[in-house]
Amino acid sequence: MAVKRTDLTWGAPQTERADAARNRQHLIATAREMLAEVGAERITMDALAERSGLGKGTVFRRFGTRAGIFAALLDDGERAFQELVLAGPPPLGPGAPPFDRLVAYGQARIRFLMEHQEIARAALDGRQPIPAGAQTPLSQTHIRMLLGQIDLGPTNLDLLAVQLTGALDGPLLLYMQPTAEAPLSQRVELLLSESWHDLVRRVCRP
Amino acid sequence: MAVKRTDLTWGAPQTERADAARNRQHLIATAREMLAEVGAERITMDALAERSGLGKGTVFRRFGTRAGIFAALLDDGERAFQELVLAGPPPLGPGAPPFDRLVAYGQARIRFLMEHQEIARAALDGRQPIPAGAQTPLSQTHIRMLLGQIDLGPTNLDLLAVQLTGALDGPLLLYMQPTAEAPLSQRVELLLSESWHDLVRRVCRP
DNA sequence: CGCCGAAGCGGGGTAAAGTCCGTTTCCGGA
DNA sequence: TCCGGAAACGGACTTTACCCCGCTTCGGCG
Repeated sequence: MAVKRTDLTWGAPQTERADAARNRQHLIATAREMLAEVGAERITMDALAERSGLGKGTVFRRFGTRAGIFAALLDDGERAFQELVLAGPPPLGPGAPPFDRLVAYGQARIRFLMEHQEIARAALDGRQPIPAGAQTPLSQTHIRMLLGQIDLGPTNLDLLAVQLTGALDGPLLLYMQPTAEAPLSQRVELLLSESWHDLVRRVCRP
Repeated sequence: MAVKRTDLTWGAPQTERADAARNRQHLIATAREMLAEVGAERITMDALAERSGLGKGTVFRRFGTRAGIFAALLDDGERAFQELVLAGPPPLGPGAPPFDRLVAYGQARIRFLMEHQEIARAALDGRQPIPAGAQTPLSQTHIRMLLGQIDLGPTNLDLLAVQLTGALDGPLLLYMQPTAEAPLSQRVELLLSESWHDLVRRVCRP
């Protein structure tokens, strides 16, 4: 009904008309500006449309929903991250033992989520159709792949990967949100990273 | 700004005027009816107010936000669950070894989340102020407590509890949502339960 | 180069969330 | 029992996400 595109991620599809692509870029850029100026909370679709000199309809066509904008923003920022994971230097990139890569991946993802927490949370959409950002596929499949390279005995690796992804995302997406009193310090990042290391060590030891 | 009450959970506060309490009950009951009839997706605040014969202002004062209603519904349903956990028969309730209780708790929570997934997801609110349901405190503190009774060596048990909670909630709240094609079968529950067992075994073994 | 169908655009329209404030109800104390 | 102020109520009002559909623009093709 509401969804016309079958495109899984509301990111850029295969072929997009030149004007459409231009507008998408422009909208993302404008959204970034507004994000810096007033915060995710106060970005309205009308304001975004007006500020970028486009029609409201255009905004919705490009991103489908308010959360979609933030998903796009996240996706955009994630491209660099993904690059590092797939082709960067070890231990995050290929070349290191899978266990070390797993630890490094989690720590990198925690950092990424902390840096983009505002966007990531805004990309969350309790309503039905769209998963919590284009992010998850990467996390899950990557973790899944690394698990496959570690000898874990008989285990459902797919589900283990999902659970570990939850252990990574849950804290920052669901449970810990910054408030005026407790603004999610760097210390939290450090603690979460250590804890992830510990968790993975426990899960993977023979 | 928007929040006047400092009350952590948007559930019933310590002392509530008789009419207020009555209305809360009535609203929750009405919400349950509508839930059964049209599904969470289609419950609107206006309709809820009208159907229960109350003003819209009342609905918002009681629950703060649309998501708040579902949080209240969840909270309500969780009371029985909590009872089982705190005082029911082992291994879920007290009396069994902590490891077994941990396994049982996770499996019970998975079942609970599957049964209430629609509500739980609707209680999710990407916007700032309120955490993802009054649920989490229970999970986290309970898991935390059980971990404390297991000898795990030097570890940050608080964070481990948060991560395990994420491993429990993440799959059902963030990643797996029922669609028309794949309606989240009982099989999923079974697999998740097994996987949880496996995860906990890995985490807790010496 | 000009045609034409598809894709994209714009902005007014709708419905639902959330706010405000004057009025009403509760209830502890005198 | 009656009073006063705090709490709760209601519903009109405002804001915002999201839809619709006539019009414009793009870009492949003859």
